[in-house]
Amino acid sequence: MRPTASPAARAAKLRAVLHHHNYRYHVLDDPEITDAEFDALLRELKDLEAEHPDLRTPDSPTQRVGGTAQERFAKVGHPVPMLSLGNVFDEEELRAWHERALRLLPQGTELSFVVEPKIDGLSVLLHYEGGSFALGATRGDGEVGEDVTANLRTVQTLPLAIPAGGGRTKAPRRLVVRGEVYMERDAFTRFNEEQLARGEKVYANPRNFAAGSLRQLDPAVTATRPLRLWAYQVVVVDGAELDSQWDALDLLRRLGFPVAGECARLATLDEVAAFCAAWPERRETLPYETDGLVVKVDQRAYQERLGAVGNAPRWAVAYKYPSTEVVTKLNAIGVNVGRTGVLMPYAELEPAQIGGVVVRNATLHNADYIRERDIRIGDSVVVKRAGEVIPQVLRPVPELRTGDEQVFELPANCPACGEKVVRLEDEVATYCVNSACPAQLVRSVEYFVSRGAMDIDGFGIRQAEQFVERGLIKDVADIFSIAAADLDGMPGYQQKRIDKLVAAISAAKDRPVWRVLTALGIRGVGEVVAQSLVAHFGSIDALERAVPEDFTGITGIGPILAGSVVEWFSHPRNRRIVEKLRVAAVRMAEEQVPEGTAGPKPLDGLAFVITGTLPTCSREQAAEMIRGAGGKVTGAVSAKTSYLVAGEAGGGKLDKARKLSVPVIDEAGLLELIAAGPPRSA
DNA sequence: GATCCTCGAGTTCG
DNA sequence: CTCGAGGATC
Repeated sequence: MRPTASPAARAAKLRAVLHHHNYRYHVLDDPEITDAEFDALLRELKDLEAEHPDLRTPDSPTQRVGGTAQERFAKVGHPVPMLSLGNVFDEEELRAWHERALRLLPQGTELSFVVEPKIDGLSVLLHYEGGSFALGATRGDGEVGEDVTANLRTVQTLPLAIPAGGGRTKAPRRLVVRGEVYMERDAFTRFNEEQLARGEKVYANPRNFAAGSLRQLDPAVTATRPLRLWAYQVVVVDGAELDSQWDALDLLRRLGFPVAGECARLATLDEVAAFCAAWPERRETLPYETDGLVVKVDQRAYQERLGAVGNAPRWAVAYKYPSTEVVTKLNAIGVNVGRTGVLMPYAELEPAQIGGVVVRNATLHNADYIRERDIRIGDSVVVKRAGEVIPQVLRPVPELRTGDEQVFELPANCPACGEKVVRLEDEVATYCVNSACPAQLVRSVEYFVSRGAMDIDGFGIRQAEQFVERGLIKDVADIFSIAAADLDGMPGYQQKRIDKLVAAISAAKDRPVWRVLTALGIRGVGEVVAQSLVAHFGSIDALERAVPEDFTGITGIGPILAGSVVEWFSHPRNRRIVEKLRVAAVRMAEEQVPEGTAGPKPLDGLAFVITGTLPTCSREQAAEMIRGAGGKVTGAVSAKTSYLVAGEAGGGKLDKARKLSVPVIDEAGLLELIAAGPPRSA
């Protein structure tokens, strides 16, 4: 994000915002933004202060560890400040951290490392006197925390007396351990479901839940919460010499503390980097949430020499994974016109890295979407690209507003043709109703030639734009009158390419009728509906003559769809298109009448879904084979699906098919089915 | 009239 | 992939 304000103003703004969210998070346990968003803002401030050291103030959020201690619990001073960690986000930054550390140590020093999962929970400090649990405190602001001893006693995995669990190591006279209180994902989900059933407050995530549970004033309530503990650091110990972090973890284990099994001791930074690279897969398999890894210098002697800078130790660093949510600037809102004439606002974003790709645009769907979220032009916005691919603008960060933001309004006129737009009552969308709108024409042409419709090779949005602009295409039927001579001399079109395109267009005249019907772009008529219409009417001519009553009894076609079809054919402009297609010798009728003499087909009445990559043919070819044999091909697995045809790397559809016990077959199984027909089931 | 299911339409980047 | 509208079903 490139702030446009002066660095000083920006830093002040960031400080104020961060203070606010710090309080929400630490004191109220009710954050308004995610950790990733918070981290991003904090990072921006850190970078800014690094660039302009004079902007660093003593009260900057970068200069302290965390929130304020709450009044209602007794305050506890920590024996040593509970520090927080610096972050790195990729291997390069990890190596930079390593090199900085090496520069502070004698030439030739070789560091080894301990890597631990960074658990998303609540940091606590546990004091043991003479082998028994004496005091437990939250981190608070790093210097002073809250006494939550009574609540911590209810945590089942926390040893109240050490050694616990049959450990034979003698307990030190005094021991102070740092650990993380957390909650397993499953327990969290289960608890929230119960809360919902009781009509009580649900928690946003396991971390909030752990925090909220630990700060119950009544320990009896905490006792009902399935909290757990990982111990990961020895802060103070009497009578034991610990040479390394690994030894410390070993001591904790021997004393009966739970220590995460994923902790590893690694001899080189290369191994650390490899461990970090492999972690994203592994973290999925863990029963608890992690937001990264903690990389620590193993040798205690080097830890001491490295010391701390500000509030972060130099001997440890958090390796965090690139967030799937980032805050970036919404520079402008553009408006597209869709095939159906819908005006679609989209966000022009300050380019931002999200999950490995640079995102520049994101759809904003419609005016309601923008209004409900109060998204304004110039806002800092939260953009997500979760597990999916499509970026989404989630919400603005109103605290970062400068006052120059503009409320967005859809234009009253179509951005493409300038005609007045219409917003129908109780409809979300706003339409450009000009049937001659060039933007709609381009989109209609694009849809006509697309894979799901006429499937014309070498014809895409670029061609649609060019041909409409040159006046070659005034309606979709004109596609078939494009001749080689029209393309001659167009930049980028050599003879070979022209021949190919003209041949592809000509070949499309022989497409099955349902594709022609789909290509017309009648509202509500896609592949499946078009096929069922063709099966019933046999030809586009018959459909053109149909009245609403003719549609009754066709499964899947109700009054609305029937109305939509009849309405489409009632426009003279559309009838002209159909006539032009007929003149161009585009197929307008099924080869044989469907209820003809042809014998029953092997796949009659069966519904198929295709997923993944098939070994010898494309998905489209497989779909064609199925249709040829009388079967239906749909997009989503449901209870009505007869077979799922799965190739290499099938994803969610496979899971769903298993759940619904839909039989799964491969390409060979499909061929067999077509040859032999379905097995007669009892 | 309510509920469940299915299909269509639109979605970004490399 | 997700959302919402339309259709089927009870």
